[in-house]
Amino acid sequence: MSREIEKKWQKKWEEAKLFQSDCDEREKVFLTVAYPYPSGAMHIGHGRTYTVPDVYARFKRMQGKNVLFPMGWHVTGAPVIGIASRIKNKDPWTLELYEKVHQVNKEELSKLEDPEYIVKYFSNEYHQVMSDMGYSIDWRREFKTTDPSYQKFIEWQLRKLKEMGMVRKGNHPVKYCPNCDNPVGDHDLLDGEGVDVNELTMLKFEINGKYLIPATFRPETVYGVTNLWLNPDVEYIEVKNNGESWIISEKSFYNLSNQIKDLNIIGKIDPKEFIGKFVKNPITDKKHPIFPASFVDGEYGSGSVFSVPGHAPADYIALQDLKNNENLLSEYNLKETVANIKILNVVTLKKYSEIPAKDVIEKLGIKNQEDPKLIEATNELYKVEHSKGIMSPHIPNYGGKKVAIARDMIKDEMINNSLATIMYDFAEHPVVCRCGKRCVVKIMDNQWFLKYSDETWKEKTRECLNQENIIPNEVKSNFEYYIGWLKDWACSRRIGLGTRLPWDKQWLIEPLTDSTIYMSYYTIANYLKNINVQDINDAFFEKIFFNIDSNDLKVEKDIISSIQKEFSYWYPLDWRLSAKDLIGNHLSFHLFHHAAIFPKENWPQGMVVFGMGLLEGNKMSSSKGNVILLSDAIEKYGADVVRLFLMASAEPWQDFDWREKEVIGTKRRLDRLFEFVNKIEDIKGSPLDLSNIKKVNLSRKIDLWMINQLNIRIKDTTDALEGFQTRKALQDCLFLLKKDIDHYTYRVKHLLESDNVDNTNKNGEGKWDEAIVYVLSTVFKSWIRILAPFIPHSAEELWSSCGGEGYVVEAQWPTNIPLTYNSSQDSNLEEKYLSTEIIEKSEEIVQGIVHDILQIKKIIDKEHKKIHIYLASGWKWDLYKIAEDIGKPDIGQIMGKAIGQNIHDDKKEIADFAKKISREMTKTRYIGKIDEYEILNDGKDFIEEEVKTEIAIHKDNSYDPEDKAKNAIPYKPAIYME
RNA sequence: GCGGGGGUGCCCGAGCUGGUCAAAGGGGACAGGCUUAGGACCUGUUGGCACAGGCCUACCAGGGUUCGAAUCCCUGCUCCCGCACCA
Repeated sequence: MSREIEKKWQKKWEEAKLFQSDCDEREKVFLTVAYPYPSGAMHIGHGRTYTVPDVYARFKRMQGKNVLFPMGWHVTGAPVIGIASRIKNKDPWTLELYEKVHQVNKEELSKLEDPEYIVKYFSNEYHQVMSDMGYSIDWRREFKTTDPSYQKFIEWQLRKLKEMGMVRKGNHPVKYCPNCDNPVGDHDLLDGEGVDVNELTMLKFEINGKYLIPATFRPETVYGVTNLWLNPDVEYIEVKNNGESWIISEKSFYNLSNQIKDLNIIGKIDPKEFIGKFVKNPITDKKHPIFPASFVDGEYGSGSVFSVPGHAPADYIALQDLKNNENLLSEYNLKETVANIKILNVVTLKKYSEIPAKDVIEKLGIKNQEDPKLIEATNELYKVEHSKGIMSPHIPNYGGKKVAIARDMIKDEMINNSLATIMYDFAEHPVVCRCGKRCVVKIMDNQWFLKYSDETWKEKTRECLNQENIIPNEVKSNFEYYIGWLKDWACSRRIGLGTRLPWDKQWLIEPLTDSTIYMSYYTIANYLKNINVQDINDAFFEKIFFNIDSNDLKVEKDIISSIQKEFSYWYPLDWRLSAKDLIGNHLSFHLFHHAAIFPKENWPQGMVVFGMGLLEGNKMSSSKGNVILLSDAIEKYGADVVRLFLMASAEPWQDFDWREKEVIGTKRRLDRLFEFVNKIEDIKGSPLDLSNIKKVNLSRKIDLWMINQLNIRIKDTTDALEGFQTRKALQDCLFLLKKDIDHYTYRVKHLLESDNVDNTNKNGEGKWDEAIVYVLSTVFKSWIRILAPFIPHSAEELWSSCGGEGYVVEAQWPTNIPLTYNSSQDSNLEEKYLSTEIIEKSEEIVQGIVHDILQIKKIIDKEHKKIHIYLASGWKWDLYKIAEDIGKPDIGQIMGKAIGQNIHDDKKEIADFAKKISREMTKTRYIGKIDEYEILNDGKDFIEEEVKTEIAIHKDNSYDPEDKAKNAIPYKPAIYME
């Protein structure tokens, strides 16, 4: 298969407009995949994502369905803004990424300084590669999310949600770079990728009308404070907030000033002057001394720490250090104060003492506050106290409550009484922006939120989920979890490409929010291209989607009605395909918004979730350069090989692994398909003509077997594809069917080779056995169609070269081929031989006999002049039936019944055989009595050929010199080798 | 931490509504065939022991249910993934 041939068919399909779908009388199938965000070149991971729906679309078309498979470009969002500016700034890492990995040539590279150009460039690239892959997309409906009419659609949607009360205003903390003056995502970071933002409570400890405001994860430990820590080597400042004076570290101001408005620096503070003084506990009013500590990080929180030595290992060990540090004690004159410190208990914990911090310190053998194991100790105690701790009984109001509950109650109480405030900080430092400056946590105010926390909305969304097919079913519980967990979603952004919030133009609509119900947009996108944007208004969408009339409608009536018709034909969406990692956001949002906006009858019907891609066992990643571009793969192997590999190596929801070696193997397998045609033509002695296969009545069991296998494979493949199991489908229709064909040709080889076959039939046409030609041609005709969704170009080429009618793309999906049996003896017997079970069992018996004989031959190394085969006598069948009815290998019960029914005279023989059958029955499937004599006679030529010895099949034991006949079991005749 | 999903033969990976499972398919390895001995292709072998079509040991570990478990239940160990303002 050359690329030229693939291109030839792509051109023909396009010219014939095969994939342009409009509403008609047929049943429809509408499926969409998440549209790509084109900020880089398409790699093989994307290839899998988009090939799955294409295969399914092609499969459904062949089943006679009207299939809509559209594509668009999600160009809204912030990443390209950063990329563009990095290219403009000649950032070497970015330049290399785009030049080497995304293979943008030098000339184009400089143009990528413009974010709009980036998405334009790569959406063109995507379009081209998708065409090269042969995707059956209706390109008339292609759009970008920045198209004016799409923006109208988004504005309408947001206004509608706002009217429904699903939008609110609020504040939100984000990772932020003060230098770039922008929020930053993980991909914008030089350092600190994946670092969490934590919420801390800052407690106000009063001292001389000013406040030290140590921040903590554990506000409930305020009851166990013994002292405060300041680091004498850190620089502190005084700041004013709402008339209050706070003392914080200079470094923490950088972060805090982004969270708390009107934070003004008053001046520097010398921490040494505070050491030894006393502060007032905001909740207990106790006085606590301030001590020096080196472990206090000026960059974290507000640069001071309150000490709870009973429950914080760091505090405990710092206190010990201080006690032993004569220099410090005398420098600040603290000896007496320190000696008077009494460690307090706050939380009761089973298996721990009154002072859990001490237990942990001793367990881990921590020596001083510089010990790196201190972090481990802190984490361990933090976890245990949070999950298992109970507030000790002496704590007022909260004693006996679980720590996890009391913590929030205490925090809220203090905040409500202005004794504390919330701040955010990174879990780890530093977090560095790509520009080189440190990031902070900034509180974005006047943000807009979608109220996913709304219980009524959640409930409706669950209802929407429950009426859907989810593939694979296991991820359904994931959806349930996420729907429950989702909080309000900040849906507005400062930067990026996108649509502005219609009622607050300073904000852009966030890209996950503008892609929730766009599937509906596809159904009408082709019409909107011919409508004046000014005429597209809310009234228009309300009319199209809900048939609500309005005076504001500006579009002509008949145009409206044809658009309406198109929408109501295609909607609801039958399948939504997307990646696994989007379950928690995009796919859930998709459910939320459909549930809110559309009536039940237009709720989506199904979702398929994709796994990830690996490259030779490693995670694929463009930014790390570990990818193969799809265009390169097509160039090297051809689109069909790439498609076939991607579909065969894993089910869509599993991770697939692109292994060069196996890709090459796939290519070879495809080549063999072409060779198969030559083989048939060779046997036939003339070119294959699929439109004109000569029907032949079959009389050999093996011919029936082959057709029967074909039917099984067709059914299994069809069932697998209905459930998007592309891998299983290919196992059945490519690998296993190939094996069947190999088996068949092997099985009939004596009919093709031997001289006693008449090379010409009575009409003088055809070279060999007509039945074989019929069987192989029939198999091939189905085979090529069933493979067409996977390897459309090759299938088309073979189809046309073998006389197939029209395009194979449009051919009918193969279905069951009825079996007819041409029995020479008795036409009434027909039915008896045509069940799948009997056909399969017949072949099993023949193969079993050959196998057993060969095995025996191997064991006893001597010449045989004849092999005798004895069949199980009637009473054995009766006994087998009895055993089967009983259903388990209960020898006593089997014998009892057998003797009761008097099936055989010799009771000892019954006993022996009952033992045998009870073992055998667990290994063999019972399908009723069959005519073994006929079956073996039919396969006699083959058996003799295989074992290279004459055989005799006996109906009775009149000739049985070594008394072997008694070994015969139903489905397993006895063998005597003479 | 919360939530989800796994652990199968040299490797990947099916099976997992209990018996037809020494376990599909692919890759690798080994042997043989073919051969312009280079690739490709074809056949066979790839847990152990037997040597009249058989037996034993096996599907993370341990326990249980059952006539019977890779498959069902419990316990332990262990691995992977998602946890947001980002597509």
